[in-house]
Amino acid sequence: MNEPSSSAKKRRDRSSASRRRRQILDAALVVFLAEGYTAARMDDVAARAGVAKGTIYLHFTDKEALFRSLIQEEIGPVVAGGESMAAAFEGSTRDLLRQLAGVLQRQILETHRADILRLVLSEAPRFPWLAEFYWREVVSKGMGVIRAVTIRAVARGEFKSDALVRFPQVIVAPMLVAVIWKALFEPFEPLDANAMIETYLDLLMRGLE
Amino acid sequence: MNEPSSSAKKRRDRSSASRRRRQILDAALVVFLAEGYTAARMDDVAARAGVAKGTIYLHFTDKEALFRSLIQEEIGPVVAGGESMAAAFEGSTRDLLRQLAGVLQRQILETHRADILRLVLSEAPRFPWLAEFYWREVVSKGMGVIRAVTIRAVARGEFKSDALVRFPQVIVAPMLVAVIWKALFEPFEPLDANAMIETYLDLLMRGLE
Amino acid sequence: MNEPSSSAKKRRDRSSASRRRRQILDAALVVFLAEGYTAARMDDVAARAGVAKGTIYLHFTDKEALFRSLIQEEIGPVVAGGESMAAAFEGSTRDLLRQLAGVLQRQILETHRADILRLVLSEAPRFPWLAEFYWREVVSKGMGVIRAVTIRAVARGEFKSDALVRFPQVIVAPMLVAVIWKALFEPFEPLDANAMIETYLDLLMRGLE
Amino acid sequence: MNEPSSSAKKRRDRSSASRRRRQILDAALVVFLAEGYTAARMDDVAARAGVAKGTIYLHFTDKEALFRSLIQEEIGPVVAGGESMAAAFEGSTRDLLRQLAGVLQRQILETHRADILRLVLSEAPRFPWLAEFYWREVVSKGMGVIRAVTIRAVARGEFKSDALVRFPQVIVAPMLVAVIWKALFEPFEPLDANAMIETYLDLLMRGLE
DNA sequence: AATGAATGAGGTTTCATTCAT
DNA sequence: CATGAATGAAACCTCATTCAT
Repeated sequence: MNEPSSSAKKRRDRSSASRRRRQILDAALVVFLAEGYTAARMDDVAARAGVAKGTIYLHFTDKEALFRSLIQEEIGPVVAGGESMAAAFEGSTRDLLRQLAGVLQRQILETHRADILRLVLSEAPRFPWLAEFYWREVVSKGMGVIRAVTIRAVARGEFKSDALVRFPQVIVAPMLVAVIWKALFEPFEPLDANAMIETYLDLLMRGLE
Repeated sequence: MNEPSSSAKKRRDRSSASRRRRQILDAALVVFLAEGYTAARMDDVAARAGVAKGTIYLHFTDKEALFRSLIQEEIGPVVAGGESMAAAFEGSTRDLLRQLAGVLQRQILETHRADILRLVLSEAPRFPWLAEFYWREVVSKGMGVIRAVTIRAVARGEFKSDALVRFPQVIVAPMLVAVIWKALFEPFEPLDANAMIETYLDLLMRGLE
Repeated sequence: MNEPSSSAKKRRDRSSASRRRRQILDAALVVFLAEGYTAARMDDVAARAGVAKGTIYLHFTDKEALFRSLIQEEIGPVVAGGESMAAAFEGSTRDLLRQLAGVLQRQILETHRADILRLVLSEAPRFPWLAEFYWREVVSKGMGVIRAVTIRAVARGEFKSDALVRFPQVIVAPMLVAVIWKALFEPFEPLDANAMIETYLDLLMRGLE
Repeated sequence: MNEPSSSAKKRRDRSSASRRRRQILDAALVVFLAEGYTAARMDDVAARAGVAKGTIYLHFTDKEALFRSLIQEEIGPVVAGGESMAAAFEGSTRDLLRQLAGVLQRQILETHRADILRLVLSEAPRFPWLAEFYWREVVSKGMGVIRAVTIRAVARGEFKSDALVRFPQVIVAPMLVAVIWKALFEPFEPLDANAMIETYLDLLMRGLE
């Protein structure tokens, strides 16, 4: 048994393998975003990841599996964070919604996840599992949190209108606008997304209360 | 060489040619939407249009030219309509905005143009001219109308806040949400887009006035 | 309707299409024989057929479909010929078997079909349908004819031994040897296949009668 | 650097090395037979041999060298055995041929070597050295033995016909049939190879004498 | 010696585009 | 004008071989 200790080797292998995996996923996100799923070339993903073409296939079955992993592993626990924050929150609903919006901004607008969202918007029609997955993991949960919060606010008399109970989508609308604007129109007219969202929330609160 | 009278023939040809063109554009929209630009196959466009593959190339230089024509010819004069309506309008700004929203709903949500919008969202990163064109022809004009209307409303004292002057995007946010929701999540949870938009405008107005 | 008569066009198309098909099948047979199914490159088939790579796929779904067509369409009605000949034959069984052997020689040894047989021998382990198909279409029928003929010969008292009833394979054994010898060992020592087969039959008859 | 005594180590290494070699050759035979040379994957050979892919390359230069070794080392001394048996034999030629056939059955039909033969049949067109090697080591020697035996038998007046002198291939024909039948058609109709060969030899002898 | 992650040439297949009819 | 068979560049994926550990 004159080998390096097996555990050390395993650990190194593991970390090296997952580093490669990450390199490839990062590269894939960039390339898929720039080109779209179909036009993206595995060659380009490989080149950007700094690996050979074949290496990708050591980590992912095929192009679609790479895409799927990308989506599933990048979405992560944003919403869960929102759920527990809403449960634990002590102040006014107005403040809670502001906090939630802040979380979204930091967790989505300012990360990869905004890009993932755009990928989902673009590719969902071609991948039935994609819309389904995003609905299940993100959209339905997010809508649920907002509904719960606003139902409570109405019950407490904080909100006069039940608009957000019926249309929780309304809350995230400007977020969506911001994501798309940044991607398409920023070069023509920059947008201060944070300011827009804050302004929007102010209007909304005033309308609701 | 017994041909029909030349003028009759020309007329028939002209109309038959533009009918063909329209068939092809209609087919292309459907196929591009379902598959995305890259994955869409000219074969499928031809089949759906009921013409031979070669025929497409009698009307459009290549696949991208077909796409470009699709975008340019489908966008049409929605915004122009909005501009003149705003100029001519006599009532309150609240009513004007409602009217404009109604126009948008009828002219976009309930037509092809919602699909065009989704195509733009999906394909813009790959076609620099596309974002630029959409910005120039649609977005900047739309933002301009909203800004003009709200500036006037603020000047007249109808609106206390200048929020919409700084962020006219806010007005169209629910529209965007509706378009995307319909395309991706309708099977999971149907959305009454009209009701949502109306509710949204109500809230906003209350917040603004 | 100033077109060439539709039926003429159809006929030309049909014949041109099937000429292409034949070119490709002929080329495929040569390439598959020389390289084996897996090592054969579609590029080589195309080059030898004098068509572009893509053209093959207008006529055959994929490489395996090309192979399948090759097998199925080249095997044809040899055996059927044998069956009717055996039924109609008036002379001695000795003469009948000689005649049948002559047919085999001319229909197999001296045609493509010998090559097809070698393809079957080589590729059958990889393609379950292949052994099954060859068994059903060729081997079982051939064995059936030989059995029928020899059963009759035994009943008539022409043959004393029922060896061929139990092992009809014996009749075709030298055929198989000839096919393989020609393909592998001819350069080292030429073989007069016809003479061998005749000699073989003589020995056998003498042994049987 | 505390190593076991160098001689002990060498011996163990040697035997372990040749055990490895054998494992790999055995695995390669199975995989090459099932898939054919080209379609066989070194990965599969390694997996079946229970070694890592790289290990194969410690024992064989490349895939073809592995194949070559397989052929050369498995063919061994069957024919040589036949030669000496023929030289030493004291009885009738009829008995000698029977004995030889028995040896072939036991040494070929019932071992690996039948599989090797099928590999040769399948792969010879691609590997010029293969047909040449098999000719030199097996076929020409075998033909030589049969010729010598039958020339003697004719000279002694045991055989009236010189058929086997001119076509010694005839003797092995049913053997070949048996090998191929077992591989391809056994599932559809089982064949008692030994009985067939015995029956065949009986017929042949009667025809020859 | 042994390992197996990494490489990249090469194979199959697709599809935008052309052109003879 | 219209057709659709033909083309061939380019994409995905495999697998023999290498080499750092």
